[in-house]
Amino acid sequence: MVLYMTSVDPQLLKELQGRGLVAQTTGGDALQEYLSGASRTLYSGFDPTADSLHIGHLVPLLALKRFQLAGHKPIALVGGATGLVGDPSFKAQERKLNTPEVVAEWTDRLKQQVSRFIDFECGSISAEVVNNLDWVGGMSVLDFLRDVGKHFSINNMINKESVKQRIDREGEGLSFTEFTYMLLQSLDFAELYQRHGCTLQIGGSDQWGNITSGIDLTRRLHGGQTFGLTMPLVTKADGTKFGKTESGTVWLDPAKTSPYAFYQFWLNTADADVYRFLRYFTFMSLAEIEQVEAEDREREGRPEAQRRLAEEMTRLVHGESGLTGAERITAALFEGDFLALDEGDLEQLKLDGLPFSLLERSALAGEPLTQLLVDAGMAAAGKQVKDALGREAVFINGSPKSAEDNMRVPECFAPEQALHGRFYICRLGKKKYHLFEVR
RNA sequence: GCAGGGGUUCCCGAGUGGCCAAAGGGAUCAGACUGUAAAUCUGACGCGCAAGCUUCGGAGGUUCGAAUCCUCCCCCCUGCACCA
Repeated sequence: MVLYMTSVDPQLLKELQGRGLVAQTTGGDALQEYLSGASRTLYSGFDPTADSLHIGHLVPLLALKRFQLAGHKPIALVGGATGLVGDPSFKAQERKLNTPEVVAEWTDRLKQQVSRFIDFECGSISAEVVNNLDWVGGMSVLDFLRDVGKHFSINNMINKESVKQRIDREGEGLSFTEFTYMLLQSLDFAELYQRHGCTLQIGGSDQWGNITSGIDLTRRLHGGQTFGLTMPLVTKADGTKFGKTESGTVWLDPAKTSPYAFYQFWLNTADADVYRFLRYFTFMSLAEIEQVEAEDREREGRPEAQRRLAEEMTRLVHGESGLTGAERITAALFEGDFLALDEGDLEQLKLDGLPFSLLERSALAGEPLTQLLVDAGMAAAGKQVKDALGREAVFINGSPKSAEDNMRVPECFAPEQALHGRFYICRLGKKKYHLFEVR
C-alpha cells in the first residue's frame, strides 16, 4: 500500500526560491511544512484574453508542472468567466470587453494549450483543467451579491495596491465591472477548495491581492485554511517589456509564433538576463545552470547560455521536432553558406518555419521592392526598407541591393540568380531572413 | 443634470491662427562597433519608390490659411447634485 503513496519532494519550496521564482507567500514557514507534509492540490488561473497563451504565461504554467513533478496535483483554471470581466490589477486603463462567443472560443484553445504542459495520466496527482464559467455562469446576481459580495469590504479593496494607481490616476477610471474581478477570482479559489480540495493558489506577483482575498473568502465561506504563492513578473535588465519583439508578442501557438522565431527570441536574450531566465524557465538543475555560467565566464566571447536557453525552451514548448527545425534554419542562415544548400534543404527550411512567400514572376514588374518586403512582413513600413537599402543592408541571395534597385524588382529576382531555379533568400539587416519562391 | 478640467502621431508629452507631419523623451527599425549580446555613436520613425496623400476625439463653420478660433455631438476625469 505504502508503495503507491505519492511521495512529495520536501525541497520544492527551497528549489523554487533558489530559482528566484518566489515573490511572496502566505503563511511563512507554515507553507513549507504544509507542502512537505503530503501531496496537495494547487491551482493557477489563465484568462482568455487572446487566442493563445504567450511566454509571459510560462512562469506560472511551468510552476504547475514543477509542483506536479514534486508530487502535488495541479489544476489549471481557464477563466471563461473572469475573461469576460477583465482583471484590472496593475493595468493602466480599462480594457475593452470581448464578446462571449470570442471568449468561449479562446477558452477552448487555452484549455488545449495548457494541457500540453501538465500530466493527466499519473494517478492521484493527475492534472485537471477547469473553467470558472461552470460555477459562475449559472449564478444569479443576488446570490453573488449576498453570498460573495457580503464578505468584501470596499474600504479594503480600494486600498489594494493593484487598483490604487487606477483610482489615484488622473484621467483613468475603474469600472464596477473590473472592480468586481477580485470577487470572481476569490470565488474561484473557494469553489476549487470545495470541489477539489485545492488549498494553494499560485500566480504572478500582480495576483497577490486577488490571491489573498481568495484565501480570506475561502476561510469565511468554508472555514478552510489555504495558501498563496506568487512568482515575480519577468523583467529585463534594460527595463523594456519582456516577451515582445518587433513583430509583437511571442506566443506559444506555433501558428502565431513559429518555433524558429521562438528559438530566435530566446537566443537573443541579453547576457544580463540569461542566467536568471535559465532559472525561471528551464528545468535544468541549479547546479547545471551554475556550471554553464562558470564556463561562460571562463571563455572569451560569446556565452553558451543563450543557446542552451533557446534549446530548452523550444523543446519544452514545441517538442523535439520543433527544436530540430529551428536549429536547422538557424544553422543554415547564421552559420553556414545558404547559397550552398540543396533543393531539399530549402524545402525543409520552408517546412521548418522560415518565413516564406510565394511570388508570381509575372507580378514582379512594376512593384517596388519596399512594397514587396513589407508585404512579406520583413518590415513594418516602406521607409524602413528604404533606409536599409540606403545602407546596403538588403541582400537577395547574397548580393546587396541599393536604393536604385527599388524599382528593379524583376532584376533583383532574375532567374539566373535563383537557387535551384526558384528560391531567393532575402536578408534585411543582420537578423531578418525571408525565403521567396518565384514561379 | 450642473460646474470645472481634458481627449495630439505606438506610449508619455509639448504645441493655442501661418515657420506643424507637429518639440522632447521612451519604445521600435537600420548602420558602425561586437558575440545574431550590452553600452555608445549615427540615421530612420503618419502613408507612399516618387509625385503626392492623409492626420491632432467626431461632424460642421469662420478664415487666403486651423491641432490651434466658433457651434453641435461623443468619450474620459474631478467636484456637487440626484439616488422617494
